[in-house]
Amino acid sequence: MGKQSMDLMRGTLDLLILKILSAGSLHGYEISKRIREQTEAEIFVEEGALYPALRRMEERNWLTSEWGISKNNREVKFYLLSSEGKRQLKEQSVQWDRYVRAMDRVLKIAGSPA
Amino acid sequence: MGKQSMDLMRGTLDLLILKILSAGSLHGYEISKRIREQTEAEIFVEEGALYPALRRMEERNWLTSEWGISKNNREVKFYLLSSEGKRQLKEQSVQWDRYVRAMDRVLKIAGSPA
DNA sequence: CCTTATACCTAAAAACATTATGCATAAGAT
DNA sequence: ATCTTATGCATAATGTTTTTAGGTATAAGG
Repeated sequence: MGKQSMDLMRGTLDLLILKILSAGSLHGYEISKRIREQTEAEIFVEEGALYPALRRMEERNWLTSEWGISKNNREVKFYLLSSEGKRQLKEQSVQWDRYVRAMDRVLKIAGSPA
Repeated sequence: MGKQSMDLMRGTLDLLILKILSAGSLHGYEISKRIREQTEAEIFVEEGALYPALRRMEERNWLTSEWGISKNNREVKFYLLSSEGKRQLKEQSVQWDRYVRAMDRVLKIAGSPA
């Protein structure tokens, strides 16, 4: 039994969080659930990765946060995209696309004959 | 002036090396040149990442190596894909595809209205 | 002889992820 | 009443990989 979801690739967590938050503010636990759901459990974010990432991004002023009450009636911290966060989302999306295309160029070239 | 090539995404260097070597044995310096060329300089592998990666992969028996003479008449170490390496190439290619598709599912969902 | 490209390597530091914990409460089940 | 599960935040220790920065050496062309 291998694990069903892969290790996070460097840099992709920030992009995922930025994108998820572009639809509206959410709290951490909900962000991680959305990532799991929207990727059909392909990508699962450990809490030990999620919360430090949110702090990092807030420090960099990509996000702002405020405490509030969740739908489940719990005290939670909501994160909101800042304008710098929106800029980052755009930039990192472009970079991700470029990276994928670059990988494709290598992977699509014929390798060793069977 | 930003740098023109991106940071490597975790895990993708191994896949790139495996793929490049699937066309035939090459030495380290040549591998890094091919990655640069085939990605049109989008991905540049630092030597400090390249050589440790080759050693790791050899330790894991994905590659074998032997010293030889390059086209430039230099003593170089040639790396060759092992059968386990071929297996890894297949597996990691599939994983990469799945990861890209998972990212796409998130990134393609409409975000915040302009 | 000087410079450039080629070619290998490693150590220190930074960055990020995993694993393992810990704490706390709402809600539903027994 | 109490147990369990899901929710929700957080950090510390560890591990892996990458960047940065340095070192060594030779072939070839000017």
